[in-house]
Amino acid sequence: MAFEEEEKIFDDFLRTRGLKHSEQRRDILKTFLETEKHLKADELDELVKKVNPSIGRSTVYRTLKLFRESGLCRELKLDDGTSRYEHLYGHEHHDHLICKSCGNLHEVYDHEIEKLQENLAKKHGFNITSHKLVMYGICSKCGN
Amino acid sequence: MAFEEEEKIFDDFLRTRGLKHSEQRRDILKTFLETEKHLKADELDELVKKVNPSIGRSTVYRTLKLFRESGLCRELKLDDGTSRYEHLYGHEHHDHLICKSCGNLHEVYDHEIEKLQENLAKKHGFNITSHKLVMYGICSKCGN
DNA sequence: TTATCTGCAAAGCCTTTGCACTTAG
DNA sequence: CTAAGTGCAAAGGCTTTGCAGATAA
Repeated sequence: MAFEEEEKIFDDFLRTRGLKHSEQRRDILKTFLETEKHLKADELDELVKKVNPSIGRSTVYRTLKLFRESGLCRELKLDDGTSRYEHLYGHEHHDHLICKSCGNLHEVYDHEIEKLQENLAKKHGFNITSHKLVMYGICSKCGN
Repeated sequence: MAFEEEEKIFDDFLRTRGLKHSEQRRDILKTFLETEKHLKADELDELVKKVNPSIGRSTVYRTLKLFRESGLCRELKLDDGTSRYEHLYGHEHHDHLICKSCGNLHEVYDHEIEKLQENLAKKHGFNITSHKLVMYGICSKCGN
């Protein structure tokens, strides 16, 4: 329940940009940080409304955009066309493994793969800045 | 300019499903096959209209869906929220390298990475069925 | 005070759908 | 003949935006 670092990041971000603090932004940030899940915008909106029903959906969208810009989260676009937001601070880089049957989403990491990607990109004259690897499959619970 | 195989695939697909041939479907398929590029739906629509201006956008969307179902193409969702369609038949599996500066899209492949993905998934009890790897960076023309 | 925020409703974007008509088989 | 296809306009789903009033600094 201690999110000092994240709060400080957002705080600094707002100050640096000359933006303001507000009850809405505080509520949305708190709700977002407390939910260690890959949320969709409207799921976050729903949770936020439980805390403060008067907050509008546009404010959630606008605030989510600030979170992205501040580096607190990033947007993950899935193949079904929906976007989810995942926490970034204190989370090592990882890729995703998604069960096509139950929809479960796992975070995975393989250092070898990362390195090979670097090399592959270099071979093509690219300076890689980021990447996205999503693997779809059937998890052990659902499968076989 | 010879797309017999692709045309046969689509032909068989339609017949198997009890669907019909039509001038529109022929025109759209021909236009799609002749354009070896990752097109967006509305770009294809535009090209198709040059051949046959009376074809409606909904028909393009509906036909693109058939192409996907027949295995002729697949949808590629990029981070900017747009979808592009890429040819599948006669194209080996590959991943993508996209230049953040000029938007150029390269198809790349690395067998090692593929294998490691398999292993990584297995380690987590997943049976991988597909994956999507997109790397973003700066290409040699734009970079440094 | 005044630039930024906010909620609402409206507008945007891309894609899908309902409908009445047309057409392939 | 009749199931399937088509174009159009309308509707969807998600996200952004314009605006007038509210508020942080």
